[in-house]
Amino acid sequence: MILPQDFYFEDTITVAKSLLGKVLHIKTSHQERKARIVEVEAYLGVTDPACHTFENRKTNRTQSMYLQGGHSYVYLIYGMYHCLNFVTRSEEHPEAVLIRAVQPLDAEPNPKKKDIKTNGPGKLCRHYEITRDHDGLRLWKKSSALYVSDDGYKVSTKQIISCPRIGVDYAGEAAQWPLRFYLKDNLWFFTVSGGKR
DNA sequence: AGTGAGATGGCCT
DNA sequence: GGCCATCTCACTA
Repeated sequence: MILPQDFYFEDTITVAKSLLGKVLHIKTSHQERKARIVEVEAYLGVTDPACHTFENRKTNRTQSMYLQGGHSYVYLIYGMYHCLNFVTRSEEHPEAVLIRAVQPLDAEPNPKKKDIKTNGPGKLCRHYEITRDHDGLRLWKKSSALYVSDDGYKVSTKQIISCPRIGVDYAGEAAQWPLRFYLKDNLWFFTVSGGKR
């Protein structure tokens, strides 16, 4: 079942946790691919120094953050990588969930080998060729190039691990907020090049 | 094993 | 000019 738009209207931490185990559909010109979401981070908008919309900052890049919940937000980082986010809440609350890792559900590589390509926000976008073209899409519409469904996969709260977010040391105290969530024991994000997380 | 640097463009004072 | 919600490769040992 495709997730309805109001799924994304809840508070961002709730949405972030609820997204774990859901299925991301990526349509390319030739095929549709599926992947289970296994790692996310919450970005809490105007009061979160790590968030692009901190203090209501508005730029060309962040326009999609100010759309209603349920839209995609894709931005370029470090000049060469894209990151995929799902916008949450309402236009007045520009918050989002960063998709950090997914488990491919089609033609899978072996997670124990070194060919994992979807265990990082930049890597998964490169693997699925997600770019700025995928910014501002309506994730609750099956006609979109990106949409999200629930295939019945169950996740209990005990399986969800919380810890500080990655790569936001500049954000002072907010760098310690436990806004990163991932599925315990899932093999698909745990090996990252350069070491374990 | 762990560390460090480079790639590269948009956004920010 | 400096920093960044990243990743890879080339060192060290």
